[in-house]
Amino acid sequence: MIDLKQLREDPQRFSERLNLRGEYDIQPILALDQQQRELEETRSQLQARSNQIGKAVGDRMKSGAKPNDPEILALKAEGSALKEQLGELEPQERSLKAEIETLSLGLPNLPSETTPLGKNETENVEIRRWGDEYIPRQEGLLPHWELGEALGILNFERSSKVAQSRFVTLVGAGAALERSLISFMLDRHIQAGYTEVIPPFLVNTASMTATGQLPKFAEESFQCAQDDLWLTPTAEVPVTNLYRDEILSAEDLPIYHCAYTPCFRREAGSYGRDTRGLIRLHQFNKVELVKFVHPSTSAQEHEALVQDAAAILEALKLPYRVLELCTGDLGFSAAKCYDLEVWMPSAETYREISSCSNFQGFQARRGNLRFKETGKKGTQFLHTLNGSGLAVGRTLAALLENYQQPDGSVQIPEVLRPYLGGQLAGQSAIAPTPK
RNA sequence: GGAGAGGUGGCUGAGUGGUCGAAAGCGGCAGAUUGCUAAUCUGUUGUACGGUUCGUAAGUCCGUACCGAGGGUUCGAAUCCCUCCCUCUCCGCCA
Repeated sequence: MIDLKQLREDPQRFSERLNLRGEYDIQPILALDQQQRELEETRSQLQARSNQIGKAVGDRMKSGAKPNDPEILALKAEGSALKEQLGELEPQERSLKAEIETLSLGLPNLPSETTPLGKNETENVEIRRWGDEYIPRQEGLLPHWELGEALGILNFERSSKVAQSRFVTLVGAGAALERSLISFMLDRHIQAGYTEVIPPFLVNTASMTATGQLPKFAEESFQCAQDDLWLTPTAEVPVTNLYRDEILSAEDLPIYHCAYTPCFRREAGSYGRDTRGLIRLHQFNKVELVKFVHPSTSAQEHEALVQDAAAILEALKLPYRVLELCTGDLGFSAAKCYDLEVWMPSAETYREISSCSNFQGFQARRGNLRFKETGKKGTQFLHTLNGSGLAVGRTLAALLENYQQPDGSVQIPEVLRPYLGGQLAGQSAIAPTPK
């Protein structure tokens, strides 16, 4: 949610910064806000008089006046008249407020001061690269879906029978690898100071609205028909909402959480893209990092968050680069965002594997996440940040492609080996299984 | 799913139509005091919105709203009525 006060104080500047992201008209909100405040003043004055009357009637009755005393009847009459007036003003004010709310919820966050200017993803800025030396150099590398199917560890065909297209079933070593990645990532993050949570995988409308998925992007998520519940599109939603409508104390901050959840996305409007493989599925696993911090620290917390996500790629020796998204490519709720992109040998390109955003007070305002500093009056909105650490399916895809061997086998990254049991215990590679 | 009970301030818990934003206790904060890792006493202590005076600001003052949520009755509702949500207990079912 945008900060209405900030908008009111300097609409010009507000509008300029908002328009770095696209076309947005703030005039309607401004006008409605003005109207609403005037109405509120009138209404609350009437209300005050009405309260006075209520008290006066009470006082008279206490001191022995009869209910049909002329004075009391007069007061009652005035009260009734006021009530009628209020009955007209109240719905007006309510609908103004609702309109303002609707418009405000539709406005994206303002880009941070440091976000590079740009119209779209072509103007994102590469910050750094890591792991060039790990980029495989051999010819004829298979895309992960071919490799995975050949190894018998990914099954797309049967999955679309069970569900639809854009679903996968992981089999044998594929499932084991996925599971080991989840455990490995979580262990690393816990070591780095994050507290693991396993939140609900279904979330309500209020939660989806607080983090910014709703109301604008309803068609992106799966909704349960009979309940006010949505399949979580990212752990960001349940984890951030853990503290919705709470006032924490400043000493509680920062709070760091990591969470594994499956994620569900309709991927409406992306039908042509990434139709094969693990890159774009309706259901995928993700380990997420979420931070709740004091506003004064959020910039450095953001940098640290990116590093915590990148550390996973480095431990797995997967080559990656860091992009900073420009103003035109920023997600709806983000003020600043870094993407981590992993090297995909088959396409000879980097693909997004983590998105690390600083939302500043945007989600906190929508979800009413506040904190109080002892000694200080009032409350403040805290800052929220989150990042994938990492998208597990895409990590598996990158791993298969980057670790594939000329003989069709796939090496198992060393850091993962302790996590593999059963038939893979002590193994250094996944070999093709004869059919 | 069936039956019952209940949702009050950071917590415990009073309050069944008027002076209740709400007793009391605990906790928190400030001060006083005692020669001591603490006790005692005094004061203070919710949030949001709007207005206002002085102010660079913090703040001051006034009004309104909030006792699970939304509606209703009434001059007046934490208190009465309706709907919904949630929690607890018992039964049923179930991983």
